[in-house]
Amino acid sequence: MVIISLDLQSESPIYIQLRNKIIEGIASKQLRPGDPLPSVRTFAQDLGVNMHTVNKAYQLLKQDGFIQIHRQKGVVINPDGMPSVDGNYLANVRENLRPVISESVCRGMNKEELMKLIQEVYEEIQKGGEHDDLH
Amino acid sequence: MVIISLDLQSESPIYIQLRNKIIEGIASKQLRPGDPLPSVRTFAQDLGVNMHTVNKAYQLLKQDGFIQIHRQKGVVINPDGMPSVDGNYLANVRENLRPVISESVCRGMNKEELMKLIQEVYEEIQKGGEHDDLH
Amino acid sequence: MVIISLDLQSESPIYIQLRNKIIEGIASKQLRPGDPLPSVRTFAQDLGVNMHTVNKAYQLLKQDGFIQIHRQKGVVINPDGMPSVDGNYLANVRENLRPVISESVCRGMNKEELMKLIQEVYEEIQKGGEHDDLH
Amino acid sequence: MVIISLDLQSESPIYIQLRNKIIEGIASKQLRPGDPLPSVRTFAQDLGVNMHTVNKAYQLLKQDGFIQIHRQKGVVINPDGMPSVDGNYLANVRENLRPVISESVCRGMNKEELMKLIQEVYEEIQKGGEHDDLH
DNA sequence: GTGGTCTAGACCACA
DNA sequence: GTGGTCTAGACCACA
Repeated sequence: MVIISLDLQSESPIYIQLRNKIIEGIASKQLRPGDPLPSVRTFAQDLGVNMHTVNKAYQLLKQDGFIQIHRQKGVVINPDGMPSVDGNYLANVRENLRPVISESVCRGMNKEELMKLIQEVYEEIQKGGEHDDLH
Repeated sequence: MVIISLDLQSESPIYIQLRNKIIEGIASKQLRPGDPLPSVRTFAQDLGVNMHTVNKAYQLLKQDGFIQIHRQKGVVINPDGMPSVDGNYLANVRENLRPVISESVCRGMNKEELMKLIQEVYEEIQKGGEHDDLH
Repeated sequence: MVIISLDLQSESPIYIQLRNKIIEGIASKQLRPGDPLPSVRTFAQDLGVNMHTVNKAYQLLKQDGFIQIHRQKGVVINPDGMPSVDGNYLANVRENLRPVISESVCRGMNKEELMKLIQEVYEEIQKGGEHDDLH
Repeated sequence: MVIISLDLQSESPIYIQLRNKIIEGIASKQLRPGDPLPSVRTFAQDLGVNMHTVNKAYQLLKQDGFIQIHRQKGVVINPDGMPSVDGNYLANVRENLRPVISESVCRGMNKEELMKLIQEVYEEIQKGGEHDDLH
């Protein structure tokens, strides 16, 4: 059983939202290496979205090494472990954080407040793991 | 004189990039309240993009209170100060940070490494201010 | 089927007129929450204006919460209900009414005549709802 | 001495704002028939706007019969009384009120609340007259 | 000269 | 097919 809420009006594409939700599930340990994910068809039906959309999210996750897609066994969280933080990824994150942090600075947050915010979100993500498992 | 580099190949729209660059300029104090920005047409020509693209970025910045657009005096960094961190903004930032932090956690970063990264980006932004002013 | 007449010669921009017409349609219950609106391109063709002009009206309506724009389902009158009368809106309306009422006072209308006029327009708007639905 | 505040960032043109402020002054009896107004040049300097802007406002007011412009005596509030409410004006006001009232209805105001709002603005305008005269 | 508006037309991501 | 983005180019109100 999956508890994923998508925002169909969001400016961010549904397949990206879906990808992110699954990654959040892994981060919060609601999804663990080896855990199965629904088939494209089933998941699409559950979420009320197009099959292509789920497929696109899965492809992204596979590309980055978060999941494995087997013809027979279906889709599972990568049992061999998660991808690592390489230079490429770090550069990307920096590029993404830069405008967010800049705007916060403009709006008057100092370094301490910023750190506190990050920490809160960090713990919020971990707390997600106290719920029932996603699958 | 403006030193802003846009990535025309990027997946993120030019007008968003431009908006962000200007906000980074403010965060790094290269742009200060009251400072003038180029007219949409001049800026467009300088950047090699269309007038409407610049205008779209300006409209976003105006909406959020970062700049003022005077029919006469042209465009200036809001001399009355920057917008504040309200609940709405905070909720937004949290929503934006969540997937980034989640992925970092998945990839094995612990809280300390994450904090260090944030701090580095934070200081990188401030260092931008050591260059000559943007205008 | 949509019956909206725009005045291309008017001093008020087409996209503002269009925005207002749609709001009048909602006020008169010709358009109800959940009702679909034409796609930007279809509507533009029907109205004989450019796609961007319709889009600008839609963006305004979306910003204020009157409509939702789904990447998939297209455009609909906000099914979650309309925006409310908040302090911000009230202040705006007052600011808009002030010159209109002032001029009427100058021209010799007393409070009763003014009230009667408002009431007439109010009922005129509601009468619009007796026509067939807009869609 | 004139106490008129213009919003240079407003979307409404300065000359329209100025026109409206003067009409509000008349409605609140801070300005009475026969009262002098500053010369274009003086007024422009006092307000910090272009002469053309003041002139344009004056031309509008003269056109509608709110003021008289004499080459020698200067500018005065029309001593022969104000323009009246003719059919043309009424039609115009209705057209202006329609979108405002429609939006209020959409946002959930009923007729009574609307009437109360109008009445408040009406009285606010009259209260303006308790201040010192504008000239 | 400046921003505001509008058009015609194009390509693309998304679903 | 839908909205999102971008361009080139035009006219106008405003100051």
